[in-house]
Amino acid sequence: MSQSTRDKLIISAIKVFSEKGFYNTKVSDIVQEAGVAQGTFYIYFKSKEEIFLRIVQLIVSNMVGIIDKYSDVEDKPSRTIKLFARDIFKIMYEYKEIAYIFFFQVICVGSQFQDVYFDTSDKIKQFYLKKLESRPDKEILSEILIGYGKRLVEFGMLRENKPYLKIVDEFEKAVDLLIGD
Amino acid sequence: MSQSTRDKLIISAIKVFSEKGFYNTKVSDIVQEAGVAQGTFYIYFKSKEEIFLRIVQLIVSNMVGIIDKYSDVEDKPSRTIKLFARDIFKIMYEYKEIAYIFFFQVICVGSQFQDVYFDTSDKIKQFYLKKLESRPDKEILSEILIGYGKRLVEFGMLRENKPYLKIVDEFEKAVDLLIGD
Amino acid sequence: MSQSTRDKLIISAIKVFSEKGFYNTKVSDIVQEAGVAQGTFYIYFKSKEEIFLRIVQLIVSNMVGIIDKYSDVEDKPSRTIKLFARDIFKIMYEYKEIAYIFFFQVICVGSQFQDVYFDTSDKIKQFYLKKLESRPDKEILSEILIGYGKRLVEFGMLRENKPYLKIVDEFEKAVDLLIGD
Amino acid sequence: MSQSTRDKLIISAIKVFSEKGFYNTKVSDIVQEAGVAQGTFYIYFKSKEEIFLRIVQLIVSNMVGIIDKYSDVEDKPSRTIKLFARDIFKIMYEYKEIAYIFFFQVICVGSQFQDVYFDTSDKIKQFYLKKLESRPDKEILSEILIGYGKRLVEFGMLRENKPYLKIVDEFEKAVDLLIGD
DNA sequence: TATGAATGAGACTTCATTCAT
DNA sequence: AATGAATGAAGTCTCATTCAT
Repeated sequence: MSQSTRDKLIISAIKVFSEKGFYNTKVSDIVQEAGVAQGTFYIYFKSKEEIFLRIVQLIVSNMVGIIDKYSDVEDKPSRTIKLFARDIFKIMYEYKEIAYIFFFQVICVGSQFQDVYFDTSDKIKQFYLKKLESRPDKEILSEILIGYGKRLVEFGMLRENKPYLKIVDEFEKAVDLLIGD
Repeated sequence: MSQSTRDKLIISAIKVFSEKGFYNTKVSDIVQEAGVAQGTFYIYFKSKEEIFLRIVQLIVSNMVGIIDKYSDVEDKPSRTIKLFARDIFKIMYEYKEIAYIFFFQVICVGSQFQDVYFDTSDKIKQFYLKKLESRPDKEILSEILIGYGKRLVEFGMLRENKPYLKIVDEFEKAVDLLIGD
Repeated sequence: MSQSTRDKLIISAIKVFSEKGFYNTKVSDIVQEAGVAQGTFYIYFKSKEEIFLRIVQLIVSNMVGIIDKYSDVEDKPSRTIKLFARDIFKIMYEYKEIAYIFFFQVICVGSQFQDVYFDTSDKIKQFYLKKLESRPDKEILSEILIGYGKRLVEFGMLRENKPYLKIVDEFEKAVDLLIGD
Repeated sequence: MSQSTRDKLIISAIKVFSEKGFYNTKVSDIVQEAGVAQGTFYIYFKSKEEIFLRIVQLIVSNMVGIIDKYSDVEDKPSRTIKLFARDIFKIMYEYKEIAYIFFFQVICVGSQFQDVYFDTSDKIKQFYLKKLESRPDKEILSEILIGYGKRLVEFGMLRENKPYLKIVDEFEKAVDLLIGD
């Protein structure tokens, strides 16, 4: 079955947004990439903001799915956190372009998007806190893990193009260093 | 002596950029805030990009100054790093609006600005590496410190408005946790 | 079938350019005359320069067409030159506004346009030289014919609004005076 | 005695106008070339148009002077016309930049300037008519001489940079060819 | 659904001119 | 007379969005 027009637009938008950023992307770039007419865009999306939001929601819902998946796992915190991180990084690699958009574009495109960004980081923090709930230093550990995880994605993965396994390995080393259970 | 027109423009631009972001700021917003005519802007700056660059350079040169200040200090790494971080955080608080621009706008405004951003983070990393040079785990420690420091600024300071001392305290706790010398 | 928007713009631009000159014509004058929106102009032309160039090319290609038409005619030089000039003057009258633009605007709008102007006058000169090739004084005769032809258009036709037949008659008198074969 | 500021401005304006044309010349170009401040310009000239007019008048008054000089000379027409043309061409060479402005700029800068241009060409025509007054073909001869003279300046002198003597020689050949007395 | 020409508000930028010093 | 910073009107061009087909 062939791709729906809507999907073509989403895929094209991801490509162009990740290449040029939100503000330097024209609707005409997106439709050109998708091979449809200018007006067709507005059958599926109300505005440029809307398609951007849909794209952001794609990766956010994936991340939330992973959080949910590991939320109720009963295991050693370090092990769960490692598995969780593996999944998160995997998604990031799979949708690298969307990850780029999420990390490098979302915060500048209006405050409604900043909220999505910080809400998501908050969910991850709650996840870490829960996993580390027995530890007195859970607060700082969570913060460090988030900061480091974000650094690995933004810098290691998106900037320096390090391979997946390297990123995972580095994160796990940090978990061992910090949590050692 | 009264403020020069150029300074008025810089100060106004900082205010408006930090409130609305680069792309939602019009040159007309800046000149209105500064109380000068539209054309006056172009006497001092070639374009909106240029004034943005000048502003970014302001905070970058401050950060580089701090890096240089502590580069050749001979002391326990943890102590130097703490002092260094205090200064960095102080600057961030002092120029909170510019910090906002640096952390939340720079990466979205064209790749030349991304380069400035990553170059700066690189200089900080080199600083940490040098201070921790005797430790086998210096690489990961540096990365964690950078990630966490950035998290403290972006989230604690800029998003949640935590006070200076709290930020400093949290960072120092992390230093103790990670470096304990 | 109704006139295309592009044609409407070209026709309006010819009118406005010939009335106000290139530099005193605003794109907004052209679109107003054409009855379309400002943005529509830029769908068809990259800039004011471009539409000007297209207009200039219109008359230049007509002139070149006439040159080609008589280039290989084998007849008495004076007769061929007279027929050639009739055609040229006819075109000028038919597109008097474009002729105005060609003679009174082209040389002031940047050197690329000056080149078009002089290239065309050069083609005419080559034509005359070829027709007069058997004569020892062909060089000066060609120059005089060009100078006089131009004078007839610029002054007789465009400035003093002399009728077509008068212009033709005067040119033919000059041909008789100079070439008499 | 050093050049007055007004003269410096005129000289600079001639240079810049002849290089860039009227519309592409900024007042700031003129004052920069003259080494004076922007505001100084308006002490001496009401506007950019005014300085342009003054420059045009410089060459026009020179031409009128030459016309007057030979107006009442009683001699063979061909001889007087040749001497007259020599002087005209000499002035053109002496003030080549102004000649450039007169021939290539004046007609596009508003109709008041076109009038100056055509008035001058009219004066020359009246001169020729008077000199040739005894001839039945004086009308056409005058027109041809004007057309050819203009062609020599515009094309030979300004475009192809032919030397003065060549121009003079070519014009005199045409006089001999046409007037032979 | 799909098209793509048309729209027009609104941004950027230029530059002739003014004016306080 | 000279300065040069400041002005602001005016022009060019862009692009998200609409709409008749």
